[in-house]
Amino acid sequence: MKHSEGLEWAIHSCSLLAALPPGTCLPSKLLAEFFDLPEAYLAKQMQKLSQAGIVETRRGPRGGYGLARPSADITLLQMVEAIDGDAQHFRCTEIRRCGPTGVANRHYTRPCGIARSLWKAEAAWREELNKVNLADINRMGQAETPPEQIAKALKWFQEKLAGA
Amino acid sequence: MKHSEGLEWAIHSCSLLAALPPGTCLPSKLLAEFFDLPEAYLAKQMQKLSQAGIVETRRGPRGGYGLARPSADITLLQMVEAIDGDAQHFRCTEIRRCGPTGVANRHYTRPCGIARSLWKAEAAWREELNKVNLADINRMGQAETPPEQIAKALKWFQEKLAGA
DNA sequence: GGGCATTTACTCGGATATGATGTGTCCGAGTCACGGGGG
DNA sequence: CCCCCGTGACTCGGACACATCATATCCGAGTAAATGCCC
Repeated sequence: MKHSEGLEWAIHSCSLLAALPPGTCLPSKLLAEFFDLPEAYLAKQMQKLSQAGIVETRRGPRGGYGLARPSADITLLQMVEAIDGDAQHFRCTEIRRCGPTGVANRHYTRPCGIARSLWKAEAAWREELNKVNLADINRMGQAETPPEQIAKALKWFQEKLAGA
Repeated sequence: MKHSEGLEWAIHSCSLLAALPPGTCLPSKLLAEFFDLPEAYLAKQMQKLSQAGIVETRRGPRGGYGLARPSADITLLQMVEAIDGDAQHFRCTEIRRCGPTGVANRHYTRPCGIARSLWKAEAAWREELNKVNLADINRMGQAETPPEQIAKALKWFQEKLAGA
């Protein structure tokens, strides 16, 4: 019961794309270098985001990944589900119906209380994630990032994108 | 990002113990037969519950597992954490500090907004699980279980416990 | 008949295999930019 | 000088190994009951 390692990378990458001018494309090579991450595996995460329709891809020179929608239209839940899957965390196998005391299926009308309780908690979790969008995350990031780093990052991207 | 298979078994087992007279001890063999589950692996789940202090064990003949506390004092969250662990689902590795644009650690005061948002959702999930206790689950179970099964189960346990 | 030591059967607990899933990597398909040649 | 075509380099995407953790199982340690023996 834990999130995959790449989730953090994917969200930070999206946040970075949201912070740059709209329409900016960043290749996985630059993203990986910026965060000091393994390029190939980060690309796999971006691929998942692409399949989920969160980012768009451009191949060839000057290509890369860019947000497919305005950052306000991308929720945290969508990113989490893109990386970790959108399946229910709890899978009820209805063991109450099994064993020597089980009775015919038609006698069970609704999911058992255990499943309902766990699913309710999951719903609360999803709801909380759905309240936050990428624009919010970007705002928080801008506010809490040290000014020194913002200046450094801006300069770094200018050099990298111009020099290419 | 999913719960382990044994979580369902563990909770159902606890619910069953809560439904029987207080102080009842059930060995893993009976539990496994009742739910039609592999005995050895179910025992492993019960072991986790025991280590978490949710159930008590008695070895030897007439031994087994029994609730360590009144069912109203055992929350769903405690059972889930006993089986799946109580670690945070999201582990922030602070990649924002890495890479060529990172600055000295002292400039970062609080966790980044991404981690805070994910942790907040986790907190909502835990809170929801903490609202439900084993007595609630037992009540729901009593209400939704077909009367035929309740009668069958009662008879089954009487025979098994008496015949032993 | 009562009490005690011994045996016996039963139970949990941790150490031990196996399989699935997440982690990490690589190379080919596709695409755009650039450069050279022709009009 | 402008346009077009061929070339080349760059990028993503899925196929391919590896590691880790969940799944599944087994046998030994420990315990309480039952038994048989002695008083």
